[in-house]
Amino acid sequence: MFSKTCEYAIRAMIFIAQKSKAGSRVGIKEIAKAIDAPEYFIAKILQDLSRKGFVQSLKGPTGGFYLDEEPLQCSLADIVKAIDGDRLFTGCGLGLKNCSEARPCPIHDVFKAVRDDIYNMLEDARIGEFSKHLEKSLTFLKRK
Amino acid sequence: MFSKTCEYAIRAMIFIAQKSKAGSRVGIKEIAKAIDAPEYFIAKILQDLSRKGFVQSLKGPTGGFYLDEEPLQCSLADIVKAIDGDRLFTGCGLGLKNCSEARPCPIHDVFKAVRDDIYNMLEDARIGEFSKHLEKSLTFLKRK
DNA sequence: GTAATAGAGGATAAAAATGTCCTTTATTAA
DNA sequence: TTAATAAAGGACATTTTTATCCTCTATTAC
Repeated sequence: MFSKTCEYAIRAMIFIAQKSKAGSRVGIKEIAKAIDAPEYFIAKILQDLSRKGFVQSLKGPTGGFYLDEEPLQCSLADIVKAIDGDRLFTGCGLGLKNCSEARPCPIHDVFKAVRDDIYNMLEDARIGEFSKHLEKSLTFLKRK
Repeated sequence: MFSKTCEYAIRAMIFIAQKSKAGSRVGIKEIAKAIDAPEYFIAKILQDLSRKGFVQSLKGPTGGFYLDEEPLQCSLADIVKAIDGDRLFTGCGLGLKNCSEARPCPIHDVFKAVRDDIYNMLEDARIGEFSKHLEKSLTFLKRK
């Protein structure tokens, strides 16, 4: 559904959000461990998210990544769009560039319905809202 | 959503289905043109689908690919499973191997709902059912 | 049987995604 | 001001996906 890059991005964002609510910044090593992702790879992804304004960062000792109010309100859909583009939300299920209402592919209508479902679910899910469950260990971010 | 391989596979199957209903076999070149896919690549994919019993083939002059009754009834879900595996239908949205009801990822519940939607839609869509619209040019299989 | 045709299958190539390393720059504590 | 720390960024390596080529085998028409 999502690229691996995007999966890591979402997991990292949720983790950083939790730490940010607790008022602290997190370093890449801690993030990599917490979400069980390759350290250098997650570093690249966060660099990208940082440039795009989804996450804040500070260099040097006591530095690290954090989110302030605005990014906490961003939705999973925003992150997916930033990383994977909007192909998932607007693209044709069969990969046809010219698929449209006027010139639909065979699965166009039925596919559009689930595509919209996916979009709505991801749009409704805000990064900031996952912290409570994580905190109580009702949900998890690790691979294994 | 699907791999490119899988998109080509579905498009090819729908095209072959249409031709089969009309009683004829189709060669790889014709298929490649009709669905605007790389000829040698689609050949590989059909080889695979053929081994797995999703499509029939015959070598030599007047040979080609065709579907008989049973494959015409197969669903898009069957094809997706055969090509991409069932990750899309059963995997975690955040790529976590150990995500489960007992140990859910943050987006587990909401993701499961759309995953099920996708599965139901693909399970309901039978390869044989797309021919009429294709025939009447109400739907299309070409990229451009 | 022979020649032509068309899929099967092995091998290889190119491109994209994923993952790693190393140097530079900004920040902090002492 | 200096040393230590941590992200930024460029370069490179590996793996997976996508795409191509070539030879072999089965089938048909003659």
